[in-house]
This record gives sequence, C-alpha cells and structure tokens, in this order.
Amino acid sequence: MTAMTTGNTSRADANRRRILDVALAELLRDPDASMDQIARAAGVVRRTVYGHFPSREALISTLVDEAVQALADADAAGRAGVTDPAEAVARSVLAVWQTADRYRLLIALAQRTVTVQGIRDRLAPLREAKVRLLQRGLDTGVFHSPLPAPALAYVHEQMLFALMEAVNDGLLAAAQAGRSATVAVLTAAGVPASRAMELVAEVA
Amino acid sequence: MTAMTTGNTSRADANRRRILDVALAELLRDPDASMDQIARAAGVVRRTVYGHFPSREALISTLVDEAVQALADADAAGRAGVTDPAEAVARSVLAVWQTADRYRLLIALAQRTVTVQGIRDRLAPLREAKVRLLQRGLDTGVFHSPLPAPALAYVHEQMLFALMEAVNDGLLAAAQAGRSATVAVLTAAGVPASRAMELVAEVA
DNA sequence: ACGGACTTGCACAGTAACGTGCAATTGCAC
DNA sequence: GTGCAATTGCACGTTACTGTGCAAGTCCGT
Repeated sequence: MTAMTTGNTSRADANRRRILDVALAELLRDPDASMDQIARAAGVVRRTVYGHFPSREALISTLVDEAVQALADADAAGRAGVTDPAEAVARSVLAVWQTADRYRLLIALAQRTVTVQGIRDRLAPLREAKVRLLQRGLDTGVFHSPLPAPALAYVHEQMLFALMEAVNDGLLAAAQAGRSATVAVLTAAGVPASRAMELVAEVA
Repeated sequence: MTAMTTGNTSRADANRRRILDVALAELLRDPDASMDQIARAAGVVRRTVYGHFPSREALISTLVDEAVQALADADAAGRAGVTDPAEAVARSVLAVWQTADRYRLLIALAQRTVTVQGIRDRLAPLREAKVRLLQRGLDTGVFHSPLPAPALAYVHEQMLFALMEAVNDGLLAAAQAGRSATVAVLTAAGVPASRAMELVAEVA
C-alpha cells in the first residue's frame, strides 16, 4: 500500500488501466460483479483494486465517465460540419456504433449500481444535442413522427440497445449491423426507407 | 405458520393477492427491493410472505408468469381474426400498451433477479408469434426494413419500453401515448407515416 | 544489488439480506 | 363464542460483500 498516490509509475498505471478494462468486461456480463470478481479477472488481488480506487462506486464512476466521453467524442467527430439532419443522424449512429461496448455498459448500469438519474445527468448534454438535431429535422420536414423530439431521442437510444442485443444473439450479422441500425433509426424517424438506404450508402 | 397449504381460506388468498400486487409496485420502483420492503409495503410481516412463497425467487417467478400471461392475453385478444399484418401490429400494440405496468416489470427484472435468459424463455412464444407476423408483413411488402424479422421484433419491444419511459418522464402525453406509440412502431417497420396514422385512426 | 514504489495475503469489523423455527396471538367462519 | 388457520414477533444461523490495517513480499529503475 502506502503511496500509489503519485500515479506516475508505469507499472501502477498499467494495472489501473487493466483493472478498468477488465471491470468493463465483467460489469457487462454481470452488472453486480463484486470487487473480488473484478480483481481476480484482472489478475490482481482485491486489496490492490482498493489501492487504485477508494470504493466500488469510484471505480464505476470512472468507467461511466470514460464511456460518456467516448460516446460524445464519437458523436461529435462523426457529424462535424454536417448540416442535413438526416445525414447527421446517419453519421452519428454509424460513429456511435463503434463504441458499442461502452454504450452497453451505460444501459446495464442504468438500472443498478448507479442511479438512473445519475446516468441521465451525465448523458444530458449528449441527449440535448440529439434532441435539437431531431427537432430541426422535424421542423424542416426531413423527419416525420407523431412523437415529440425528446421522446424520439429516447426511442433512438433504445433502438441502438435492441440492435446490439440482436447482434449478440446472432439475429443480425455483425458486419452489416451498423448500416442496418442506421437505416432502422432513420426509418423510425420517418425517413422513407429508400432515402435512408441512399444516405447510408453514400455516407458509409 | 403450520399449514397455509390448504390455500382455500379467503383471508390467506386475499393476503397472497395483495402481496403480489404490492410486490409488483415495489419491484417496479426498485428491482432490488428486499422481502422486508415488500412485506412492509403490503402491511404484513416478512415471515408471512415466506408463508405464501417459499423464496424470493418463487415470488418473482409468479409475478413474471402473471405478467407474461397478461401480455399474451392482451396480444391475442387485440388482434384476433385480423389478417392484415399492419393492422394486426397496430391492434397488438394498442392492446399491449394497456398492460404497461406489467410489461415494465419484465424489463426491470430482465437485467436483475431473473436471468435474461429466463425472461427470454418465457417470452419466447409471444415473440415467435410476433416474428411470424413481421415476417409476413415483410414478405407481402407491407413492411420495409433492412432488418430481419427477429431483429425487428427486438426493436419493437425496446421501443415500447422507451416510450413508457418517455411517458413517465413527462415527455409524452399519457392520453395520446398509446396511439403515438403505435404509429411509431409501424413507422419503424417501414410503413409510411400517412398510412400508419390512417390505420391507427380507424382501429382506435 | 538496493531502495522505494507497488503488490500480496490475511485478518477484521460492519452491514445487509435470506431462509427457518417456534411460541404466542389474532381474527374469520361456522 | 369458539376453534383452527393464518399471522405475528423474535431469535437464530448462514452467506456474501464492502472497506481497512498491516506486515511481508515482489518487481523495476538506477
């Protein structure tokens, strides 16, 4: 024990990183995974994990922060400079799809260790951006839906989760999943199937 | 304790029923609600709950069975004798929406006490019927989607959950929610928005 | 090969839940 | 009104997990 507070030694850093990575995988399998399960899976003793993170909550919180960051980065990078709402959604979904694992972690934890409200708070900026995008699409007639933009944003989030599950269960070929998911999301927003496919073809 | 095995006394039956109802409400709020929380909420002592259900798992299992049954009944009754796939989906969604609470319980428990596989197993018959319905719609050109029918079935399930959340969060007016949800689901299946609205108008 | 950062192993206290046994009590039904 | 099922109250034993303390070991750079 003693220090580890310096946080500059490569060995400690590597361990910390590995613990986070393994924790992600374990929590994905079982959102209630104990510190001991996580530690063992990381090839480390439980006591060591407490050397890097003061509590279970701190560990998970770090993971959530990283996940949100990865999503935000993917989303922003994916649709930078795109003005057409439909194309923006298409690029956003394709980009976010790459971070599938981390997205799933959020979903998994949303109803467990972390309060739902906690997750929502951290995702708020990301969601608000999406709501504005959807609203713009509805206003300009690119999207058509009886749902208000905020509800549509919920639907989009859940659709992505459903499609990730479908891939896990072998109902959807992983190779084409990203493109299929994008078409599905656009379709749900009221974009005609033909136009959605066109868009995806030219974007991907 | 002693008996309670006769199960014919009205007092015991009423208690058992109330315990189940209250347990549903408590588990909806907190999927990890303890037996003590449930018992207290039902105005009963923990020990009494164990008089009716041998274990926590047995209690929850009963609840899940009832939920699946309610869903299946609503689904079947809703679309009995309807041949057009789009209309069948519309009627099914509108009917299932009525059992929202029980549907939400399944979702809440799906990632907790009960194994995901356990839930899937019990929902299998219901889902297979839906898959066949969707497949028929895809084959006849009523539906359009790059997703195979089984994946589309997943998407529909998750959409309903997302929309229930939206209602809870005040993003969607409860009065119109059922109809909006139905249009959204049909739209996600590739039915043009105009046709979807027509259908819902004549069915509801 | 030496020193300090990092890790291990073990032990401990605290907490929370489950499932059970049994004597005492309550309250319907007849 | 009384009898018997049902409920209560309480006390156990068990299990599992969190968070901490500390001494002994291990590994790496220098």
